[in-house]
Amino acid sequence: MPIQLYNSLSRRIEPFAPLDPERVTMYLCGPTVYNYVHIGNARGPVVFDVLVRLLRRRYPRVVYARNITDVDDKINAAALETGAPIGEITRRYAAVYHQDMDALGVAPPDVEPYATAHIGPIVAMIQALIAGGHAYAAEGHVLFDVGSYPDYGRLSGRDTEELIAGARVEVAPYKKNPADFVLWKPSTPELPGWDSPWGRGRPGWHIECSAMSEAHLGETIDIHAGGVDLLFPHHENEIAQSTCAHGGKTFARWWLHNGMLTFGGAKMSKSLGNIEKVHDLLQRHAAEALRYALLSAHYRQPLDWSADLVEQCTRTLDRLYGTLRDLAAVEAAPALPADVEQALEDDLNTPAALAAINGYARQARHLLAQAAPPRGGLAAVKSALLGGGAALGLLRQDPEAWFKQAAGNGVDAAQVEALLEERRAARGARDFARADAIRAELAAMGVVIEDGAQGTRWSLAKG
RNA sequence: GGCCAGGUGGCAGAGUGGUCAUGCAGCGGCCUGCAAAGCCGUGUACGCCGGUUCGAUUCCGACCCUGGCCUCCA
Repeated sequence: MPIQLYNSLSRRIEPFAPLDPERVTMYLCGPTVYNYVHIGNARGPVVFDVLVRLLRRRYPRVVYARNITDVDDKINAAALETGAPIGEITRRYAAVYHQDMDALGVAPPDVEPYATAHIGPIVAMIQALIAGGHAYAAEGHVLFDVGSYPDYGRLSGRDTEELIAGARVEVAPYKKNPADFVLWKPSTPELPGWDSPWGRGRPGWHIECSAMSEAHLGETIDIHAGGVDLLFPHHENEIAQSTCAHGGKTFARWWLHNGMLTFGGAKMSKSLGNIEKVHDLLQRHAAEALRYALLSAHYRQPLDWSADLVEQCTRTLDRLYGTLRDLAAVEAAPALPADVEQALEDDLNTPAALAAINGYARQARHLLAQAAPPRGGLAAVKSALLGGGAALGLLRQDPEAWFKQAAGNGVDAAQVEALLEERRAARGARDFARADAIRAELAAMGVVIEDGAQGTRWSLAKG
C-alpha cells in the first residue's frame, strides 16, 4: 500500500510518491531558540518523527531537515532582557531543545541547518527575487512583492485582494502592498547583522526556510511540514519566495500540518501563558508517557493537554510494559505487524496503531493466563509488540527500567530489597501484620509491590 | 466578519451506510493470607432538527456549540 497523506495544498488525502524514489526529501520548521519549548512545540517533531521512521522503511534514502532559527527579534529581546549575549542564548536553548527532543524519543534529523550559517544563500535568494521582479528594496528593507505572484494565497485559501484590503497590521509606509512581507531588514549597530547589498541587516523570518531548504534538499522537495498555525503567513510566504526564486518550479509537493495542542480550553501558547514546558513535564512524568500522549490523537486533530491525559497514558504504558515484563523470558525479535503499518500508512493514524498494539498486549496476557502458554504464540505477540512499538518510537526500554523509573524519586534499591527480604521472612512465619506494615512503609516511599509465584517484585509509583 | 477543522459512551480517542475500535476509570466474578497485577464478564456512545435510504453516528441541508488561522506562534 502506498502511504496516504493529507496534503494541505489540495485539502485531500493523496497517495504519496516522492519525485525521486531513491531519495525522499522532507523539511520541518524547527524552533526559534530563545527559551524552553513547550509540549505543544513538541507535537510536530514527535508525529513527524513517526512519519520519517515510516518513510525510512519504504525508501532507500530519506533526507530529513529540521532547522534551528537562531536569528530573530525575540532572541534579541531575550538578550536585552537577560543581558546575556545572543550567541549564548541561542547555544543554550538549542542544547536544551536537543535534550528535550532526545528525551521524547525524537531521532535527530539528517540535517539541522542554522539560519545564521546560511546568510549567503539567503542573500543570494533575495537577489534572485529582486532580479526576477518579485522583490524590491525600500529604506534599507527588502520586501517581497505579493502582487507579482498570482498564486499567493493558494495554500491558505486566501484572496490576495482581501489580504491587501483587510490588513489589520499597521502598514509600513515603504510597502507597495500591505500584504508585502520583509525578506531583509536593517540592523542597528547593537543588533546582529550582516553586510549585504542593502546595507548591514538581517533576514526576515520566512526567507531562511526557503534558503535552507534549497541549500540542503534542492529546489523542489517532497514534504514540508509544520504546525497548522504556520500555514499562514509563514508557509504561504515560503511558497511565494521559493517558487518565484526558482522560476515557477514547485517548492514542496506535500504540505503537512499538525493540529494544535490546547491547554485549559485554548491553544497552548507562550503569549497566552498557558504552557507546559517539556523541561518541566519531564520532572514530573515519564518521558515516554509524554510521547504516548502526543501520539494518542490523530496528528491533524486538536489535542487537549491535561495532567489526566498523561496519567492515563502512564497507566496504559504500565500495562504494556507489564505485559513485556511477563514476556521477559520469551525470545523474540521485533517484527512490525501489518495492522500497525497499515494504520500509519493511512495518514499517520497513530491512535489506530496504538489500538492495534494494545490488541497484541491483550493477546499476550490472554495466552499468559493459560496453564501452558504456547511458546510460539508468545514469541509472535512479543515480536508484534516490540515491532509495533518501535514504529511509534515506544516500548523500547527494558520493562524493569520502566517500572523502576520515577522522576525525581531518590529511592534506595538496596533498602527496598532489604525491606522485601524482611517482609518475605515475616510472611513465611505467617506474621501478616508485620508484612503489611512493611508494605505500608514501602508505599510511603513510593514503592508499589506485587506478590507473585516467583516472589515479590516492586516498582516506583509514577506521578 | 472571511477561511479552516471539529462536536462519539464517566474521561481520552479511532472509525464505519446495516456484527467488535482501543485505552483509562467504574461495577460483578476468579485468583490472593490480604493487597496488587492479571484473567473472565459488564455499559440503550455517536450535538440538535429535517432530508435521502429498506436502514444513518456514518451521505445532504439548516441550526447550535467548540477550537484554529486572518498579528508573533508548533
